[in-house]
Amino acid sequence: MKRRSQAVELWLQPEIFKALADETRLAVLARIAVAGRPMTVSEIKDCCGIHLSGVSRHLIQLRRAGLVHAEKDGREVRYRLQADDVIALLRGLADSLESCGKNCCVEE
Amino acid sequence: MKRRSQAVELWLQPEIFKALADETRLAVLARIAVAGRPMTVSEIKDCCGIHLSGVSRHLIQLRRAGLVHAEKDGREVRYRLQADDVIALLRGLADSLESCGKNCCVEE
DNA sequence: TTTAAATTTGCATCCTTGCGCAACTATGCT
DNA sequence: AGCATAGTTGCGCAAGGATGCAAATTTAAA
Repeated sequence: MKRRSQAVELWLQPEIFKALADETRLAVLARIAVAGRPMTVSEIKDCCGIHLSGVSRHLIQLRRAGLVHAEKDGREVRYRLQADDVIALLRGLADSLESCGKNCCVEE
Repeated sequence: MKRRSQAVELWLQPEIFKALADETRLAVLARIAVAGRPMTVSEIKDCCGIHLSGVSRHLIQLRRAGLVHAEKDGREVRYRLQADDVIALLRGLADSLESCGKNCCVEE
């Protein structure tokens, strides 16, 4: 044994959590997820009560965090979820937390 | 089908992500996880280069988010991971993201 | 009781972040 | 070319958050 911290170091970067730590950004993500298709900034704007420029900024932030992907189409930009990396991160984090609970934190 | 957004509404609360969106707090969590046992504030302090009072504040924040549990023991307070809820949240989030990717976002 | 140690809290400061507004860029339409 | 539409960016402001220091609180020890 003695294998406790194998994955703990991986989640020391707060970037993705910072991207998720805002109500408006979560609403934006949920909007895209519920729509089930790539959406333009103007379409997404309706899900949250803020100015279009703010929505644009939030989407850029989500893109930098790897949570969405932007695709330019004429003068529109369509954003779609890019969830694979995030899913892997979340599952890995859950697994390492679980193994910590089972392998370390219980045995005194 | 048409079942797309079954769990999307669940993660509209940014509280837990806010708690995780700070490098120092992640270091604190990792410190407790790696130690594999409840730790006092003074012990945890060594993992991050900030003042003890700041560590205390971060731990209180993590406790309010449900990420750790505090147990008073004499004049010390021992903090331990309270990971079950977080694991469930992370897995649920991963699942709902995955189903969104499979059921909606692909089919254009 | 007096003293010391562990933790929390009040206060001031500094830095970050979300926001609206206006200007700018890029693209399509007539 | 001229104009309209979609989106991004610069700027300033206000709110929030992280930090250190010092005081307060709680509890153990002498």
